[in-house]
Formats: sequence, structure tokens, C-alpha cells
Amino acid sequence: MECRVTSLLRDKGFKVTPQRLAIYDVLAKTKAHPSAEMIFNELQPLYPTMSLATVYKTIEILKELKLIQVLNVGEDSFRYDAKTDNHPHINCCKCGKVEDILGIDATDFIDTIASQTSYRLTGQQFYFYGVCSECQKTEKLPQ
Amino acid sequence: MECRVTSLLRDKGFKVTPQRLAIYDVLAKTKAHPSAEMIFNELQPLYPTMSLATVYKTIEILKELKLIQVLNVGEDSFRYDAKTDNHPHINCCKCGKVEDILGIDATDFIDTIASQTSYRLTGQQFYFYGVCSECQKTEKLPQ
DNA sequence: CTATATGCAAATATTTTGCACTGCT
DNA sequence: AGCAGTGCAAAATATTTGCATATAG
Repeated sequence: MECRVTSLLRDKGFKVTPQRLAIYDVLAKTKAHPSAEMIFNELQPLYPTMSLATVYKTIEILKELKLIQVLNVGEDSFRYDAKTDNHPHINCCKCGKVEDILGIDATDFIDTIASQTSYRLTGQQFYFYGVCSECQKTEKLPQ
Repeated sequence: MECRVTSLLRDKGFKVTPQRLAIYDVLAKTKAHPSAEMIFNELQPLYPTMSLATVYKTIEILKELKLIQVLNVGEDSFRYDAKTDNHPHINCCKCGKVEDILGIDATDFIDTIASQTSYRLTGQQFYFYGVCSECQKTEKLPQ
């Protein structure tokens, strides 16, 4: 049994390489929404010869195959998420982590927007900002 | 009568310079949500000696004074908005323009999120993506 | 007059590209 | 074997920084 990534790559005429699978795996197995650099660093021990360029080129393909989605919470770099359903994200302003918000039904909100705009909607991205529970604790410690 | 920007700058110990006022004015008078480069280009005719560095430095101050908000719809650069109330934005995937969505009350949606997260919320940003009405027309023309 | 701001140029950071070599299929 | 993919280095793009000069207060 072939996994989804393997068959999708092959179907679209892309070659299945260890690098591509490894990059997708990093994204599939983390909830940290890593940037290209973070993916690169994560893979260094296992693939010491892998280049950042390969990470970027692979991300491009994974995006095209809709295997990942792109996030931009307002940092200078992009982050990537292998969960491709369109859920909101929340970003801690103190530690910078980005987490999924799952189990939200935004249908009503989206419908309201759809009915008020002349655009044909194709998607949306909801970002929330705040302080995570860990950072809230730290905040309250003296100094 | 002094305008808000002038007095706010002065109050916080920043000097009031023609450059700073001009940059804020560009943002206050447009609905295009320009990037730093777009602001710079807009000001070229009037302030031919202004440098991009000044645009970036001024944006930093305006952000600090909460006179502008920062947007990132997923481009490689940031955009800025002098409307600082937290309204959704919509981005046309064809022509790239970014427009305000006004008159939406997202309180219920935000409250739902607030009640489901352990974060102390400080803000949010809603981006919608689609095809604007102008681009929809163009789309349908033969070729 | 003094301290801050500007403008230039150089530095930094992120992402993209060109090309010789490698390795899937 | 053939062609797409990788890795390196260089380029492109966006943003930041250092510093000499200009200017607001």
C-alpha cells in the first residue's frame, strides 16, 4: 500500500525522492507549523546534505498538490501546515508558537461574508493572537 | 488645531517631520493597503529625496503609536492600513488588490474562540480570498 | 544649540534561480 | 539511458542597521 504523498507525486509526474517524503513527513508529524528553515534544521541530522533550496522547491510542489497549506501570522517568513482543512490558527505573542484551533464551525461567519461581498470566495484564513497558558504563567512570576 | 498624528508623535517624544506626516497621509487617504515600496513610490514625486529606510522607520513608529495596523495576506511583503479597527480583509487572487470588509460584527465568532482556547486573546486578523467582481468579468471574456 | 531624524550604503534575512552532477523510473 | 531532482552558489527581494549630515524643537 502506497501512501497518499507517494501516489500523488507519481500521478502528477513528480518523482518520489527521499527528500520530498522526508519534508512532507516533518510537516505531517508536527503541530509546530514550521518554517522552511525549521524544516531544514529538523532534517539536518538525518539528511546532512539536504539544501534549503530543496526544501523550498519541495514546498512549492506540496502546495501545488494541496498537501500542505501556507500560513503567515505576521512574521518575516512563511510557515507550513500539513493539515489542509481550513482551521483557524493562534499565535502566542510571547513565545511565538502557532497552534491549531480545531473543532470550530465558521460556516455561519463565512456565509455572512460571502453574502456581503461581490467577490467569488475561494478561501479564508483566520489568525488569532494572544498569550498562551505557559507564557501567562511565566508572566506572573516575579521578574 | 493639531491633527492626531502630530500630537501623538509629539506626546511620545517623536519629532514631527514632513516625511512622517506624508507617510501617514498616504495611508490615511488610500484604501489600497500599500506596502512600504508602494508608499515610497507614491511619495517619490513629492519627496524625491525620501529613502525607503525612512518609510520603514516611520512605519515602525506609526505601528508603535497604533496609528496603523499591519496586514499580511500571504505576499512576500507586508501591507499597512490606517484603519486600525479590526475589520476583515479580502484579497483578489487575480489582481492582488486588498479591500476592507466593513460592517461585520464578528463578536460571536471571536467569543466562541475565546471560550475554547487557553490563550488570553489580544487580537485577530481575518483574511478572505477570492476573485473580485472586475476580475470575474475579465475571466469570462474569450481569452 | 542639541538631540533626533533623514538618506545613503552596506548588512541581513528570506526566498528564488542557474547549473553541473546525481539518482529515480 | 534519459530526464527530473538535488545541492551548491549566486541572485533577487524585502527589511534593517550604521553613520554622517540635516533639521525640529
